[in-house]
Amino acid sequence: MTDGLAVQAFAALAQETRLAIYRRLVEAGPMGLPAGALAEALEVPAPTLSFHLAQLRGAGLITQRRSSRSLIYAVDVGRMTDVIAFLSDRCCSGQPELCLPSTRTRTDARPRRKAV
Amino acid sequence: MTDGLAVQAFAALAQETRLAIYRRLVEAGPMGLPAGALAEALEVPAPTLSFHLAQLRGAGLITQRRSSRSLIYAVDVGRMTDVIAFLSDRCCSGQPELCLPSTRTRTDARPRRKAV
DNA sequence: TCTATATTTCGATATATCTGGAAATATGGA
DNA sequence: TCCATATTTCCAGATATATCGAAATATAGA
Repeated sequence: MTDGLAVQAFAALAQETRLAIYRRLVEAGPMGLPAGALAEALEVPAPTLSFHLAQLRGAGLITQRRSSRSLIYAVDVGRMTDVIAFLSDRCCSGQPELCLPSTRTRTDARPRRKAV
Repeated sequence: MTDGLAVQAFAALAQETRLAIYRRLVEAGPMGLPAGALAEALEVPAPTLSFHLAQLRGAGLITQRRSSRSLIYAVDVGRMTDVIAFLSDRCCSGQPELCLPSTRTRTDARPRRKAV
């Protein structure tokens, strides 16, 4: 993943409505959701939704497929993996274990709970 | 980390110059770098740099401290951890192990290299 | 082919972000 | 106190992004 692609992915996620769209698609899982269902669920006018879907798609974060009259959108988990890897590799002071919260080293690294 | 904070962090990283600034600070490590050194290294005019530093700081991604006449900036690794956790927890179809590239399950999940 | 549905593209407007020169502020030394 | 250095804030113009009504496109059924 190049810097340019990373910037595009961050830009796509840097907007409340788009983040909501993305998360709704995460909930929906691999089957995805048609544009209409998203528009209704998030109460966004169709042209506005279409604009944001195009942004997310341009960033490679979601995929589009047609099923009869509906266009169905779903998350591309692989791209999100790339984004997380980019942040971990390049943005954690060369110590990715400091930034990756769910590795097996986490409990070792974390200080014990303070006695109250 | 709320959605709002996440959006702010993504917006901060969604710009070439700012991403370059952030990465330079990652290289510099916990000691950080004075604004002047960043301006020279990245060939950015002082007011422009100052603007971008303010954005990164507003997003909580970097810290500022004064040392004599210089203002020294350094990454806040904790905030980056939060951002990565946000993506992993909320944006990976409820299967964070799919998106966290550096867990011990990675080699198990990845297909073997193709023979050439 | 005609009509209805699902969604996008067009286009105009509003809002936000980016840029960098000039001026202001903070610090330290002579 | 005066001057030099480091950096920010102010400001105005340029560029990019967001919004959504109206019109266009794609699909399917009668």
